[in-house]
Amino acid sequence: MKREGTATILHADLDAFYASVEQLLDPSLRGQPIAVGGGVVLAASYEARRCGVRAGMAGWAARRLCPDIRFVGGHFREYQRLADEVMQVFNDFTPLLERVSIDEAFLEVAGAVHLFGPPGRIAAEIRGRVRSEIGLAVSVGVARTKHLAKVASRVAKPDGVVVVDPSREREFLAPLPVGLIWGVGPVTQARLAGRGIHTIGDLAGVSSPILQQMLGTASGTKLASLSANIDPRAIETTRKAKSIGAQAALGARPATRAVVTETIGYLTDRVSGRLRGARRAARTLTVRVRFTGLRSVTRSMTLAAGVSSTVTLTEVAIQLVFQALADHPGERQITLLGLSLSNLIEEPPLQLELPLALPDERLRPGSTVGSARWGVDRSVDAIRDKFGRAAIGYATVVFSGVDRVPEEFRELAEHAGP
DNA sequence: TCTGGGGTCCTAGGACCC
DNA sequence: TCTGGGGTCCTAGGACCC
Repeated sequence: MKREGTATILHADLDAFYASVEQLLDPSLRGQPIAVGGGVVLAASYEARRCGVRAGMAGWAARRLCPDIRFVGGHFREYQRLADEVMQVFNDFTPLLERVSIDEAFLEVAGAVHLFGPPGRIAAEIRGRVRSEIGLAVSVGVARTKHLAKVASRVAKPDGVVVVDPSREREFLAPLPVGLIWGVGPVTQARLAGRGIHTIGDLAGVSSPILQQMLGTASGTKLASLSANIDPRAIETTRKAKSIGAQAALGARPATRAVVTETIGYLTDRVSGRLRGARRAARTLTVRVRFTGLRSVTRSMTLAAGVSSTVTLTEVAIQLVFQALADHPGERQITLLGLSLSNLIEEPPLQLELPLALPDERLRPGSTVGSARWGVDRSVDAIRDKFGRAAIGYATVVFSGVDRVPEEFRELAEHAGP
């Protein structure tokens, strides 16, 4: 069956990125099973993966599987630098580049074929340049849609290229496990397996209504259209963040006012700086409190106006945490606090010229700059309406010592997303 | 001996409005 | 005098991705 369109979308994905960079920087690590991280495996080399080590695994579990494994401290700034260089190489072939994370991107090369040849040749060219100029392996999938290109690059790993001819999409997909589909994780996979669906070919035999019934409307519809190779997503060269957040794992600490105040102060300080830096304000705050045993709850609140003031955000967040704690009186210890800002709006034009992002604002708790007071006061009113007048106090924005995560990693994670 | 940090998207129930 | 339907927004939780 002939399909419309040609395969001009590339998905390029660096192989075992963090681990490969470590091996690039220190030749004695090459060919060795290594992991980046400590308590948790952030990335594992292919040698370590052969023993079953996977990203996200606890450090002790990785050592049990692979006694020879070496844990290396991450050179996070190097990851960022090298990944940026790789993206520059991509950019030499097309400006239609969508960076999905630190180490992968989609490229639309339809307009590049007259300069560089067919997409398969461009893929080879890109791989060659990244290998010779930067020293890293990148796998590339080439297909008619983003979804297919992404599946193809996974099949191409490690260090390979796979081109999916538009006339042979079905036969390419049919034998592959459903887990290769973007968005199908362990839970969905298990649910499908319960109905005897293991491969994408199996999926193609199931009707959309049945899938919707099994997985919910959105997932069901999506899977049905993907297995029919319909994927309307275009390359998006710019994307605006829909939320901004931060979290801090605490080990296990008592759920006291001091711990909450200190941690939230630290988190808001980070997050609101980024918020103002992006010239945005947030209407919705969500806090996450995790207790021992990985039980976690969230509490959120939507304000009448967007807020970007550190002090206001801190006050609201602290109230929300205490609300969560009050709802769970049995929990004596907290292991993580998180803060996320969403419902992001552009800062009103009126405020753009005001020095909202200056450190001054943070250094003067309770004071606001010019007409920014307008937004802040309204929000404070909303809180007082909800929690009473006494709800609002001052927080100290000092975070003492419990932050075990390197600052560079946080910065990296902040930049890693779309 | 249960493990990091940053995100996106979806679902379900309830409040509220017309 | 207590009954319909539709839409939007908010809240809490969860799956998933890198």
